[in-house]
Amino acid sequence: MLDVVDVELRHLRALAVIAEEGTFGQAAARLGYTQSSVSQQIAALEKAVGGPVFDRPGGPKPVRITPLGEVVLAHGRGLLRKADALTDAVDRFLAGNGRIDIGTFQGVSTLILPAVIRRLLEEHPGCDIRLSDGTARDARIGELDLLFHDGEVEGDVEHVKLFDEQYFLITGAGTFAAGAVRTKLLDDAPMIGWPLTFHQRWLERTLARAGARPRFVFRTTGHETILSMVRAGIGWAVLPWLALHAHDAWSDDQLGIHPLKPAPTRELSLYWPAGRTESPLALRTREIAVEVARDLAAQM
Amino acid sequence: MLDVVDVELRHLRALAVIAEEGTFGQAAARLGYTQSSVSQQIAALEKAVGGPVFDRPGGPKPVRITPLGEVVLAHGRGLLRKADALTDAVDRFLAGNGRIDIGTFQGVSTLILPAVIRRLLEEHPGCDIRLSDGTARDARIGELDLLFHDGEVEGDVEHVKLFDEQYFLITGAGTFAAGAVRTKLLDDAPMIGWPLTFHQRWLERTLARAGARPRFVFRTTGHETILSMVRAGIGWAVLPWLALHAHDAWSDDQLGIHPLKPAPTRELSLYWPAGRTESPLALRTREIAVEVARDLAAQM
DNA sequence: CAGGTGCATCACGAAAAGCGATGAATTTCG
DNA sequence: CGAAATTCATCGCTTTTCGTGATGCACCTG
Repeated sequence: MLDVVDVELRHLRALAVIAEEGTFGQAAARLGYTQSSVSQQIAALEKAVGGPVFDRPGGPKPVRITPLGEVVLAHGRGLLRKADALTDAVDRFLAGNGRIDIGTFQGVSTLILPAVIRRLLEEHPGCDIRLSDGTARDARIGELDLLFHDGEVEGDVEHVKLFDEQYFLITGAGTFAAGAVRTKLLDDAPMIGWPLTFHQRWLERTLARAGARPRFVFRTTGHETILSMVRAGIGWAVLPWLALHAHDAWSDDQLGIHPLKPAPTRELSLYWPAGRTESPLALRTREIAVEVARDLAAQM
Repeated sequence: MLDVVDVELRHLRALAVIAEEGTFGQAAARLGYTQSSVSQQIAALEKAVGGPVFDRPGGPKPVRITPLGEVVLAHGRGLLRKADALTDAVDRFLAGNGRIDIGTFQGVSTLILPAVIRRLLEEHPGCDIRLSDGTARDARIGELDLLFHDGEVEGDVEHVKLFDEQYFLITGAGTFAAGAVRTKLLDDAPMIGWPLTFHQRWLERTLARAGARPRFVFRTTGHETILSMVRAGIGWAVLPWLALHAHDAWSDDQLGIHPLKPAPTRELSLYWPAGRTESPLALRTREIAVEVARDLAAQM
């Protein structure tokens, strides 16, 4: 007899305003309706809840809420608050302050992602950014909004290429003359690298394909640590341009930096699920990522 | 642009059901609408929130909620829960499990009110009974639903007479021969009574009007205590029939119980505000009070 | 007892909801 | 690769609802 959707938000708002104003007419003025419309709204509400919500004394006396009306009003205010919260949340979402799930892949984007997130938080301080570093073997887009990756991505996705990441040989200063170094020379060379992450595996596979199977004398995480080891003469390293850029390695006269021939190069792309409606925040994040990548690529 | 009442509960319910069922058609079947109607409801919702809430892949694939849809759905479920709570509350209220404010007046109804409340709680274990013992000088109905009182009540009220409360003289056994005692004989007699509550004041005024100004040698609260004092021979007492009934004083051979001539009699009535819609619980409580009073009066 | 106030009701036009049928897009299957 | 199937969107159409303005009715006030 009493259905949930028979009582409408419009009715509850009328109820609340009348309770404040005291008369149907004043409430109608505040709501932008006519008195007769408000009267009918309350009639509809009373039909929906099964009893009168106001006593109408008649004459210039204000109406008075009934016990039933108080029950409805108490809950109705809660409903109206929640409805306001909904519109607020939608407004914030449409303004770009929503939630976004960004995936990366075992350090694929350790250097570009922080820059993207910094800019994102500057623009949208209220947004809810969730990063997940996929440790799974296969790259899946799943529930992600965006995925930084360099390999192929399963599923129905679209992507944009961010830049080509070129790797350089880092040695102690003076080990080689300035200029490119043949990759083959790295074969059996003492080298410092990362533990066998997805990233590192790819690098070693690529080197091997060019005929270089270095001896990894030390594995550690952190580009800065690796650079220190090179400075200490423990071995050489092969690092991407972004790592050198981030640590200002070019101006370090203890280090020698050489392009490799052939140069290990990796294409970093940004993937997102195809055919899904994207959130404004996801769209904006993509723009930012492309901009950041363009800026970085311009300096290479 | 985005108004609170543009999003309707009906739309949110459709959203929630579609999110569960996966297709518009199944949701429509569950909701008792046609597919086309559900489609239009979602279209209206999308117009209200300013963006699509579902991706329609086309073909036999289920629809998929968008990020915006998730925002709306998360809040929408809350709204629907609150709407359910509202209808629950209304149902309970109409079934008689609401709140009721009952007023009494300085012990006027210490004997009938507990019986009424016991029966009320038996019928409606979930109801919220609030008693207020008015210590104010004047009896006002105020925000009360019901008021037990014997005097006049200010304001626009209706009332029903519950019973005539007759007072009896209680003495030690054998003090008087069985039968009525002339009230005048109480003049200057040693007597035990209540402190000067509204109740007691009325009693002493009534006795005085009949020519009896007893010496109150002890004042204490509690009818049982007063009866004990009478048994101990400290003095006499004048108590209403209900007090004697409650403490089974008629079968106490240490006591002598005598009607008074003229008999102090008081009319106890139940008042409620006129012209206000009453809650089902208030109506029922009135019925119960009348029944309880009738049962008691039958035994007098 | 007239005047004023305030809600209810009526009639009407506009808007919206719901329905059935049809169309368009996509997947699936042969 | 084309036919069948599935699913949502759209189009008239009818019914219902909403909002308005005018009017009526009840009640209070002077």
